[in-house]
Amino acid sequence: MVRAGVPMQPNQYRDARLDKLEKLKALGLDVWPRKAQRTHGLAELAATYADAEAWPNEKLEGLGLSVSVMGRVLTIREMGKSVFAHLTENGEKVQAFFRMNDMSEAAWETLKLLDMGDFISVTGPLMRTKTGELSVRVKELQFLSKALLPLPEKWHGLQDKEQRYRQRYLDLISNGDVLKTFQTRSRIVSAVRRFMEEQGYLEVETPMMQPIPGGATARPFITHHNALDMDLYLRIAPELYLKRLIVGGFEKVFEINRNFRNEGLSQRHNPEFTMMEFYAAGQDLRDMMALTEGLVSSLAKDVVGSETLPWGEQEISYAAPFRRLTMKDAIAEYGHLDRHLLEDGDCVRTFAKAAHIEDVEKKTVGTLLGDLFEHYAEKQLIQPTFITDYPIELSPLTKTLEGDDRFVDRFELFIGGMELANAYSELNDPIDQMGRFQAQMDERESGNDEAMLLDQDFITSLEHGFPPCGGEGIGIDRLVMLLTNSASIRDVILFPLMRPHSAERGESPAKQEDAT
RNA sequence: GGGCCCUUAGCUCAGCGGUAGAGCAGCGGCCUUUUAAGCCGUUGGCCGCGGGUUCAAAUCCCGCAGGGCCCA
Repeated sequence: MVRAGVPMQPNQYRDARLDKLEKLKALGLDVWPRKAQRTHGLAELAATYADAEAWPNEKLEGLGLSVSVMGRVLTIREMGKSVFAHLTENGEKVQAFFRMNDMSEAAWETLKLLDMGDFISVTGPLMRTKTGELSVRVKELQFLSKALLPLPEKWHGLQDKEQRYRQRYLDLISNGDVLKTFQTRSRIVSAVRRFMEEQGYLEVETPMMQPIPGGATARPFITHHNALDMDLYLRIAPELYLKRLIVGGFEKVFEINRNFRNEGLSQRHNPEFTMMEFYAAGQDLRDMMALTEGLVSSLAKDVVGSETLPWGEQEISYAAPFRRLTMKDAIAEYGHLDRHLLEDGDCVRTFAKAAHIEDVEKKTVGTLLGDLFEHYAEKQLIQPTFITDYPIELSPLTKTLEGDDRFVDRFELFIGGMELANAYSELNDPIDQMGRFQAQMDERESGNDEAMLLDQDFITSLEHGFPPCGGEGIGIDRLVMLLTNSASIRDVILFPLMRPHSAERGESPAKQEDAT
């Protein structure tokens, strides 16, 4: 737990460190220097001389090389007239070896004012200790930043989840895997961009503040623009804007950015989350499938290092091709239901009641199929599986299947029991699209406040001509969860949404008097 | 939204009606190749917050706050 104001309250740790800070100042040292003395990055140094056989102690000492590296002090082992400390930077560790005989008397005195958590720079020759650990034999010590507060416990790290999320920096410092996970996230996002660019896609940016929130079914966040005196919505999806770009002549576009959905939090949901959406003129669902398999399997192999990765107690194979299953086949298989009976609306209703789905009488057969799928199949789809042939009611922006206009040419990709991606052969008939919006408006009338809103300007853009087009969204946070074996979305979002403590919670900004 | 669980020292955790504890960290000693260094000594607490029950509450009951897990 984090109590309001703790860091400012005097405590024995802070007081002791303030005292040391004063002593350093009294010695005439610049305690907050403007620049660190460094000749090498710590990681670079560790990597270059990691090999103990290629770089035995004699060879290292023989180099006649004096290095300066900076890092945060993680541990200190005092042994009278010699001291060992581990410095860390960017997840790498290098040991500093301080020996009274190696240092000036003044430098040795300042060493007594060193605490765990401080940033320092050490200068001296490289060496290897008796046990073979690469170390800097310190001749000079420069203080770069004095930590006034103590680090979490060095062995167990920071365990309290609440504090880990609220003070992520402490989590990153003291739990090594956490830093690694977020470094992997960066590499994944960067590899995704590279992959898309190699496929000829251009990255674009479209509005995050929209007058009509479209492209998905979800409750939006509302905000207000003062000068224009109009309400705006944080986007729930960029879809309708990216499609306008296809109308405008872009062949292939993608966007990686945040979407906002005003819904509950869970292990798989954060109100703001990162999505990649992309559209390719002239393509259809099959092309989207091929691209998705290529992307996901190459990320597993090239970024993480294997096409088979652990997922909790299980293993997931990311080798292409992924399994393909229609929604009805998935319901039949995982619900152990007779596949033929799913063609019969009354039977579907009976199954839905048996599965304790709510408001069965009010819902259409297509909606119930979606519910049954969620109920029976979704969580069990651990290995990558494309689910196809979605009911039209659930898919207002998708072309129907050839020869069956109750279903649409859409897939969702499930991995680890989670929806990872959602793709369509995009509906490009403006008349049909208008009808679908009408149906959504009717839904909304009858109380479904997640039904889509009519975006007339989007319809107008379609009327100017929208080519056949494949489109898809991939949830980046969930992708990172899968590739880093993280059970919660909060473990792959640096600063997940948290409710403030009541003591810290002021008046809601939205309710405050307008300061302008 | 419903259910279950958690909140004790800076951190990791015991204690579950009868004097608030341990390890790490801190402080003071010893120790010139340590690896969670070791050894000796020692400081540190609104036991999340507010009510109640009781001779007595960290412990039992109720409410509130924050968090976690499961279900919808």
